[in-house]
Amino acid sequence: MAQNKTELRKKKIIDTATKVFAQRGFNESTISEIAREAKISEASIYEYFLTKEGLLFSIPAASSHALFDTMAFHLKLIRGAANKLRAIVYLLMDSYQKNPDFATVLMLYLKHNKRFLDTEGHIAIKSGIKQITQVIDQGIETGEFKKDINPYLIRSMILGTIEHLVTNWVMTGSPDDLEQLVDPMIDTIVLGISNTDNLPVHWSLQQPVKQQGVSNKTQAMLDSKS
Amino acid sequence: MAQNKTELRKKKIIDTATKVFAQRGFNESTISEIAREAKISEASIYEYFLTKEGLLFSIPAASSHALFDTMAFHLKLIRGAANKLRAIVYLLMDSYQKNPDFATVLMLYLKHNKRFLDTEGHIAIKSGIKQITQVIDQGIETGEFKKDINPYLIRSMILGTIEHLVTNWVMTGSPDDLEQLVDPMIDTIVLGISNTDNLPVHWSLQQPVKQQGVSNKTQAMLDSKS
Amino acid sequence: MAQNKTELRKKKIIDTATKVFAQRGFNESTISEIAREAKISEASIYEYFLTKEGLLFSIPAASSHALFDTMAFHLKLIRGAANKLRAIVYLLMDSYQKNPDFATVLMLYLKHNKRFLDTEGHIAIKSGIKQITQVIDQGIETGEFKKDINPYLIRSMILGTIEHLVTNWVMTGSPDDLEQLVDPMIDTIVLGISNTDNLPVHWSLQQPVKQQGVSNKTQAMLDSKS
Amino acid sequence: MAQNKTELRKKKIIDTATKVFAQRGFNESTISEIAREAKISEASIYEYFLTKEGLLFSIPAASSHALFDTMAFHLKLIRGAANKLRAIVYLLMDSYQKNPDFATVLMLYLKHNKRFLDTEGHIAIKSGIKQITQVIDQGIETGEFKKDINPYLIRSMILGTIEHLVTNWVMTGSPDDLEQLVDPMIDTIVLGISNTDNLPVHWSLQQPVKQQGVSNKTQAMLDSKS
DNA sequence: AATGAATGAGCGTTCATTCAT
DNA sequence: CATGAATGAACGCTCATTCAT
Repeated sequence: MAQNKTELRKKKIIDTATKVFAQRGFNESTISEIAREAKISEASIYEYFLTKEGLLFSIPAASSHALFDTMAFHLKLIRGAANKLRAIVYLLMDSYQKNPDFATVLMLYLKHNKRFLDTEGHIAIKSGIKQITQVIDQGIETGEFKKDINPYLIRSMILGTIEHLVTNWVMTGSPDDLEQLVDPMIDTIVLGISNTDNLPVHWSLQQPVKQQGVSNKTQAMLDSKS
Repeated sequence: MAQNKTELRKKKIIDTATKVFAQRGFNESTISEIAREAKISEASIYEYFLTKEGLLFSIPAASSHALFDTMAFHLKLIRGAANKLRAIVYLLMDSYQKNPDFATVLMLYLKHNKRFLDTEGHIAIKSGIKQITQVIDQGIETGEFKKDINPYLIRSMILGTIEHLVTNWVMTGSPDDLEQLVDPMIDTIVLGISNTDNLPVHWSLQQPVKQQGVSNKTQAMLDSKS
Repeated sequence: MAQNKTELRKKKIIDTATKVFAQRGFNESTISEIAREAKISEASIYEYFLTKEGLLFSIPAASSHALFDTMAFHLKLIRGAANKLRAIVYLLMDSYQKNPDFATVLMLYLKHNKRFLDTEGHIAIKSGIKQITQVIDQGIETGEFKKDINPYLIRSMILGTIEHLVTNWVMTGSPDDLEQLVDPMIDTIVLGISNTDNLPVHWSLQQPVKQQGVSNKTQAMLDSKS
Repeated sequence: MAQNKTELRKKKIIDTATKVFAQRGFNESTISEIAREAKISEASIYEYFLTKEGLLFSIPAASSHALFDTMAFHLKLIRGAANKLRAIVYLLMDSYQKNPDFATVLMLYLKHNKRFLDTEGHIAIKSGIKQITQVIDQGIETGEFKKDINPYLIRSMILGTIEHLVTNWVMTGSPDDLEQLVDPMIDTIVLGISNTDNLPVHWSLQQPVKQQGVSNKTQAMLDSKS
């Protein structure tokens, strides 16, 4: 939190770059434009970042760490794999919705870039994503989820749905509200993977219908978030 | 099928561009390189396409039409919304897996490009995607799917999962086989959205577990594809 | 006058090129645009003209010959060097005013082009200009003009003034009427070069003031023009 | 006079461009050639000028201001509209003769370019030209010139003659000496527009014949020029 | 004679990046 | 540290011109 002048300048550059990349597109943005908006010289940007693409790749590092730390913190407080998945998706969606420029950069210019794969920023994201897999694995272990599901597939379904929705949102502006899709999405997947052997039928099949109640619960789980 | 010399040259350019864009990346590719590989002059490329980006946007038009026509044809032969969804996803995955360069261009350079939205190629894709929504709507109408599901969300889950899996595949090479994920994915979603009121419980909950059988059936449905 | 099909096509190209060059500027015009407007293929233009610049240089040939023939014809009918100069300038101005596109091409793209100097079109113009020098020389010989004037300078004054006025006209549209400047211009020059020894003072100094009369006379001289 | 490094580089570019444009022609010149001759990178040229044509249009700005300031200075020292006109023409001719490359660029590539009309460089020239009109107007007011002359026409005659002579000179090299044409030219025009009512006949008609003396006087008037 | 199709050759312009101060 | 100034290295695109039919 306490940041010296250098860190503040670096943050200023990253924030400005996020905004400019999101508005103009990465290739259409110029270092000159970022420098102008950040009121910092072009040369100074190269004091902090080696290349323009390096600057792009630096964008997720800071915020991702914070997000995934928050995520890890919340997951400890929640019981049940399904509920944890719900929290994860909610946190991600909430984060994207509150940082549309960041979401734009992430969805349009970072994912889909092969060179980003080897990056510190991507490693941070991967470690965050790992939490999803862990929750799914836990769900299987505890018998909450079926034994024969493919955790990689389920994780891909969750991430893919999020990415598709958020990408659509940053590109076209619709739907207005991403978060209201969280519960039906999680309900559908959880219903599809839940173990029916040790669950009362009425829960797995009917509970999700009462979406409003679930949504309130979701909200409650996250109210402690800063 | 019968194409005159001009059409053949155009196709040659598009095919070469697809390959080059996929291998090098769109921005890293040069018209000069495409011209060299296609053994056509740079100027000739501009006879057929207005700009480099215009060439990129022209890539999906032809093949997408063919794919979605095939899709529409098959859907007529299949009964049941769930089976139709399975066929759609299988066809898409199969198409991507058989055309990795096209899949790469589509996933990495076309989707996520705002300017592509207004393009003829994108309109073709949208009309194809509409078939997914129609199938979901039909499933709801016939009572096969629950009444309170959000078709837009379900479609987004299907497309998002596909996009995520294919993107991962073109970027990292894994998983080797995309098609083996089709059935578990569809099973999970179908299970999550199926109407339990008018379906024997044993079908909706247990049938999907026998993945191999379903997969064979799926394969059988598509064996007639040219 | 009687022209075969080939000559008609050639004329069509020249006329179209004159229009396009005048409207767009020579460098900004393309052979493609001329071909489109003339409804003739680009390749055909190269059947008639070796290069784009060759086409430009061909523009004055035809019309200049006609103009200077008309000029020579009229000069035979007119007595007095001053009157002949007046007729020459009037004919030129009249020709430019009636063919603004040709005037534009001549003033903006032909004069001032060094390569035009060696051209048949320029030779035609030079032979026409020679008539001005001849008239001035005659005026000196007959004692109508002073002996110590520099014919080259006087010719340059006449041509320079015309060029300046016409250039301004084609570039800015003003003045509306070029011809009304002919008489005052000629009067000024003639007054400046007339021999005062053998002319009654009242003529050289006061006659020109009655511009209207002179103008009528000028008009009368030219009424025979087709 | 005191110029920092940036101004010196800019001047270097303009001077080199003037030379290259004059020698090769504007369209035939390349930025690359100018950069090579000026020993400056191509990119640096674009630091100072937005486009190649912008560089062309920047050429007259500096030198024109200097010339027209000098002109205004001298005009204050000279009595009589005729003498002032003589000084103006002499200064212009002198300037062109001493800067043949600049004269070439001005005559062949700037005048006759419609886009130059809206340029700062053209505005500078227009304000300089206005001095000619003012002198003519003064001559009319003081009774030195006739009341019924058209100042716009007289100005056009002066400018047109200069332009024609200088254009011929830069294109063909002849005549060698432009300045010796100044006096006969001015004499002719002045004689053509002078008011004969209040001038002794011997002055207006015979004085100009002694060209050498006038020329010396003209020279004397201008000897103070820096 | 006429042209649709193809291209060679070139050029202005951009911008990420570096360096001297 | 910070930056103004400078540039190397490309590349998309245009268009006059040619050629096969």
